[in-house]
Amino acid sequence: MESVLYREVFETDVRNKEVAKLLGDIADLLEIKGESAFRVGAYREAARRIEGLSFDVETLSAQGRLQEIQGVGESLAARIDEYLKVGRVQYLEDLKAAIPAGLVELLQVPGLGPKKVKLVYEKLGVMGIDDLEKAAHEHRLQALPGMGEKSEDKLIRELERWRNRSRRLLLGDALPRAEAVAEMLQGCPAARQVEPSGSIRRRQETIGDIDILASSDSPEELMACFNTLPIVKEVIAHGPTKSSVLSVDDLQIDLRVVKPVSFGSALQYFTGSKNHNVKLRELAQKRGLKINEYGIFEGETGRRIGGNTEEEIYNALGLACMPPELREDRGEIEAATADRLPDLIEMGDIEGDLHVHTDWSDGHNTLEEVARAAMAKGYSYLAICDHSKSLGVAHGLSIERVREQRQDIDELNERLHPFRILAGIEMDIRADGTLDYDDEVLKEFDIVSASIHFAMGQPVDKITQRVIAAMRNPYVDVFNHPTGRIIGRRYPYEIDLEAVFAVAAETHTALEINAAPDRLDLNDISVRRAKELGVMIAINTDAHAIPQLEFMRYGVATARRGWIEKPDVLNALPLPELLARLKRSRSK
DNA sequence: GCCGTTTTCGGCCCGACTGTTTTCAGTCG
Repeated sequence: MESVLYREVFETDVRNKEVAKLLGDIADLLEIKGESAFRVGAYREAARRIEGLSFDVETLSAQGRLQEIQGVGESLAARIDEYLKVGRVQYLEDLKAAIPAGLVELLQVPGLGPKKVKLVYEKLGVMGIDDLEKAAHEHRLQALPGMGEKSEDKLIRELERWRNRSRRLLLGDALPRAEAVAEMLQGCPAARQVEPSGSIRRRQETIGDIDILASSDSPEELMACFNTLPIVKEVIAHGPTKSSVLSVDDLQIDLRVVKPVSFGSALQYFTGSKNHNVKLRELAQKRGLKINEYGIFEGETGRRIGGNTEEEIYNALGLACMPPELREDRGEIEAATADRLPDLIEMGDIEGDLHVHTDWSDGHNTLEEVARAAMAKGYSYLAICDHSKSLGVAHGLSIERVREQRQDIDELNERLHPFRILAGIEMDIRADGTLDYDDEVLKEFDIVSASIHFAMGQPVDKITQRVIAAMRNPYVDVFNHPTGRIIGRRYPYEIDLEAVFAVAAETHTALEINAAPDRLDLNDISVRRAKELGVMIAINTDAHAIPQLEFMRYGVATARRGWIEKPDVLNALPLPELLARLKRSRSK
């Protein structure tokens, strides 16, 4: 882990993630050591809280306010302070010295928990994956208490799977697959309601496995139908109400079946998140109620008081039912208690897409094709933002080409009226903070958005100042994909988002949620912070081909996870209001 | 290790499935 001594300023997100990882590492080791599950849980809970924080843990530490974070008490605050000051925590170093590093990895193998890891370590001297595999093949595991031949065989299979495990799926890959499986299930005669649940329903940006909930009057029949779907390669586990299979493309799909009367409570339960549900159950407990996947019950009498729908569960606790995207235990239960849940942006609120490419630069379709596709989606406007000249690899437009494209746009607008194509540009912010065209050219556009595509390795101060300079330009309306991350492939560049948000709010520059499934940039946590600071959001697909206009749903999902409401979104404005909002109009 | 309309100690969500057990522990979500 990189030490604080080497870098002076960090982007909030990265810094918080470091601290979260630190606490998570401690939790793993404590778990193997056999510490109280509650102590372990406390570290995990704090780690999760800090990762979900929308402000900088380092600032809190400096102000001595760490204990204001839920789940952080005296001793955790001390550990965090120590890490931020010294760059390491002695407590963790001691744990590491006592416990082989390979054991932590073992925890990730499905079916292996802390107890078994401890067992194989102490009895067989297993220090890591390789040791364990060897012990299993030599049938040395069978002799251990609580282990047998079947456990050993299962473990061998799991180890093999784990070695070839695929990374987490992007929401954009997982959601369509889940919807396809749900549709197939709906074709089983025994199926009643079918709904993807779990992290997919919450629209998390990446997904581990696909969870589907169904209701049926004869669950076993539906289960049998599921297990024999053509996409099923292997049945991992199955009982009368729950089944896990491996699909032909190596995804784990879990199906849970309940009676129709319990569908609502089961859907609530299997949508999670885990922490949201824990909180909800605690709340129920305090009110003498009990929630499980079959309904909500009076604690004393056991009488069932609801559960046919999700609303019944929440309402029984005096809460309004809340959208799945909010259910992360990031304050939504408190908000519901105070009757202050946000009224989240919806797909139907989107009036247009403000970042789309055509074959004038690196897009695949013509101006007219893209415009007609946007019209078919029910949009009332579309901003064409092809690349500016710096981006040679993407056929960035020279000033002459920009003016030619403008003529085409004007002609097309006459034909497509009242639909409106906005002449825009995706303007590269050059390494020195200057822009590709000067203001005399910029003012010819209807809308200008700015992006960073190179010199991403600059130090945090430089890159932040570069972006701030662009946002201060009187014609730059939007800053695109603000962190530059590509999920699973490229880390965000180091940028001080707090500073960017402040200037964005001050200069009325909107920040993008780039809806491409491998970007989702800004992410949910950052976008929520941006909103808190009064920043306007634009949700754009950055489509380079017509089918990619469909990415809008992932951008809207991310916005919803960030508590964004319709008035926060630039492209939820009708055309006249949108035009009035842009800087060129403001300055008049 | 945290926390408090059950408050400074004694709790901390709940059920399904598996494999080992003959009543349950471990793991998972």
